[in-house]
Amino acid sequence: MLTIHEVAELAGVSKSTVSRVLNNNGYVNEETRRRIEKIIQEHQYKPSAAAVSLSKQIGSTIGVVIPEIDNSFFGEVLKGINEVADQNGFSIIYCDTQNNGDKELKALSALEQQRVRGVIITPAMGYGDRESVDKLKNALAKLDVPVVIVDRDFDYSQWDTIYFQNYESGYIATESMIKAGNTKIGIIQGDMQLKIARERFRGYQDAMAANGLEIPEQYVLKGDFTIDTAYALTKSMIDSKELPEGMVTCNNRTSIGFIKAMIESGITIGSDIAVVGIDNVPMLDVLGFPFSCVSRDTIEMGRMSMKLLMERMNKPDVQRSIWVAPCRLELNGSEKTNR
Amino acid sequence: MLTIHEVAELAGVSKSTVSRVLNNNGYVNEETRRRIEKIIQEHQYKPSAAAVSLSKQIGSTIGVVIPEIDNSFFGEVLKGINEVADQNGFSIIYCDTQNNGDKELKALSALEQQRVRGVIITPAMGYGDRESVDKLKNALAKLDVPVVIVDRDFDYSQWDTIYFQNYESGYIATESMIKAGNTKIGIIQGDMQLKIARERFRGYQDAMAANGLEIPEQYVLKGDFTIDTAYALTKSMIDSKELPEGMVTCNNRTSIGFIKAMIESGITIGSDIAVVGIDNVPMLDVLGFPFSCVSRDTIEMGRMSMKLLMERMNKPDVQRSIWVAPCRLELNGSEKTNR
DNA sequence: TTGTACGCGTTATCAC
DNA sequence: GTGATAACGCGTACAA
Repeated sequence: MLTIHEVAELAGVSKSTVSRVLNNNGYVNEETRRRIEKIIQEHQYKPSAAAVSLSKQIGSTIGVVIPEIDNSFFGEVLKGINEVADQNGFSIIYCDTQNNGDKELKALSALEQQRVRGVIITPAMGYGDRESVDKLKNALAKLDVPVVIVDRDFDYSQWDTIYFQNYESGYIATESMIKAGNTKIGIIQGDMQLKIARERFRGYQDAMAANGLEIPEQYVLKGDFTIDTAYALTKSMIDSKELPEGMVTCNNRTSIGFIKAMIESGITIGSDIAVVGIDNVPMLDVLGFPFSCVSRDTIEMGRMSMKLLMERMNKPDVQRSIWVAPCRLELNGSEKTNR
Repeated sequence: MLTIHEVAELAGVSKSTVSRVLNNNGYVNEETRRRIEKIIQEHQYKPSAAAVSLSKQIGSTIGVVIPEIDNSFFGEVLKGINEVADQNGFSIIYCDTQNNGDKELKALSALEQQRVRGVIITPAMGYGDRESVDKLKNALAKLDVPVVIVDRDFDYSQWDTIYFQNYESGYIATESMIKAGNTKIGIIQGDMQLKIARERFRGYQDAMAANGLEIPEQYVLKGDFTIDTAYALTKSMIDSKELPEGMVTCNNRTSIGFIKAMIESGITIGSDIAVVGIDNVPMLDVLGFPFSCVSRDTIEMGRMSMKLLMERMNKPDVQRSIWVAPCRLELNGSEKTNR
């Protein structure tokens, strides 16, 4: 791997001149420019990113911190981020936190060492207690670079944020089942320590109230956004022999756990019981399985988060901006019952 | 963000001394060491990765090049890579090629600029023609760092490779349906320009032959590893009114397309027709949908690829090593028919 | 046990 | 138009 100095020697000029053609600034004779460009071409010379960022005092990598890449939601977000980053010459340093707060802090520390230009992060779960939240906030603040929070907002945050119409999605999901003729509607909550879970639940509550319906307390199940918990809760609801007419499931994992339990028990969704989930579950519509949901364009969320980050890098001082991704009701039959 | 020099000033020593405690080499007085460590602690000082790698002439990042991160297979591989990389202080620069050869070459060029320490790559598809393959090979060779090829091998490759028991998986999938009593067994091939597709097909052929069965040519469908093609092929097979007893589907996408078509047409898998896929399809067993397959431990494949890469970094000159991930037959009922 | 001086590959500020 | 030269933040012989 040759250096700018060697390129200069080959061209019979000094490295300053090579640097000029490289960065396309300053005057340089048309002929010598061509000579240098030819050599660069032939040897496929590429300036060392490390040296450039050291000299320029500014890098070209960003950090992306994600809790679980094997969740298709985050896979799609990452895809969107990658698309825009690519177009703009940024490299992505990827960190998986496995939903673990400690790993998250370590990841941020690593990104700090890498002197990334900005960070896109979906905070790990379990930031219920004030102390953990503060640790994360401090770590982010200490980075001293633009940060975009994706999907999971926390209160009193200072950073650009991109999230979903959480309240609305809870409301719409509930409402769609009411319109389909159901009245006894329950919900499997998400982790209520997270704001997104509380917002979705509030949407559910308001939709019920707006339609003059009572909330059946025994069908308000305390989930945590995982498959296993949703499965267990649904199972024991089934065991109690008394089912609601419909249920709202608060994210894709929850929907999966719920559906699994129902199928196992031979209860037909869209007939014996209705369900409308928040988040799409890609495999289901591929299989033609009836599943209505409130979905969002995740890839676009990824693209948008990278765009936000870049805007912030350009204008560090403008007010915090929040982008709320619209939700979209997709009815596929599971919002109904035949009872 | 302070520099080593400032840390040194605060401690009243020279930067060499700070460097010594940082890297834990050379003698340094116990007391001054403590003093320096305290300051490092207090200010959360972290050496700049760029400066370190420039000075040491060796970096601590690796590149991971993946064709489609929203395919759960690659999500899991990345998870495994991340796990091991994390434990060993490597940062991951992530590149998505979207199965596009040009983007792949650009990604490699970016990684070259980043002076990554090594590359783990699953080549994009479509490398059928000799020319494209050579371009990729040249790009990899020019990187001049350790490379590990994951999942998609090509002939006459010189790099460490991790792949799947492709031949065996085709054989076992076919055999399991024969054992279940089926004789007229077809297959939806993968992209036959890829070695993995050819190997899997060869396994199918041999299993049929070993059991004295003829290959029903009309049920050898020319797929390409995508959902859409598999779906279309299956549809037109259904339209022809004559179904085989069983089908082998050559990867997860193919299985999905096949299943979708079958469900749409009201044909019950595991009863009207048998199928055994190569690759697991996570959502299916969660839903309790009968689907037998030959699966592999993808996360482990990820871990292993990172381990191979590290070994190669330590011993550049030992012979090329190939790790073949074992396959595992998982029978869930879809290998049978009731006809 | 510690400090000085140089080099890593690049950009940028000056002179020329 | 071009070329020295000094940074950038760090590691490391070598000298003290």
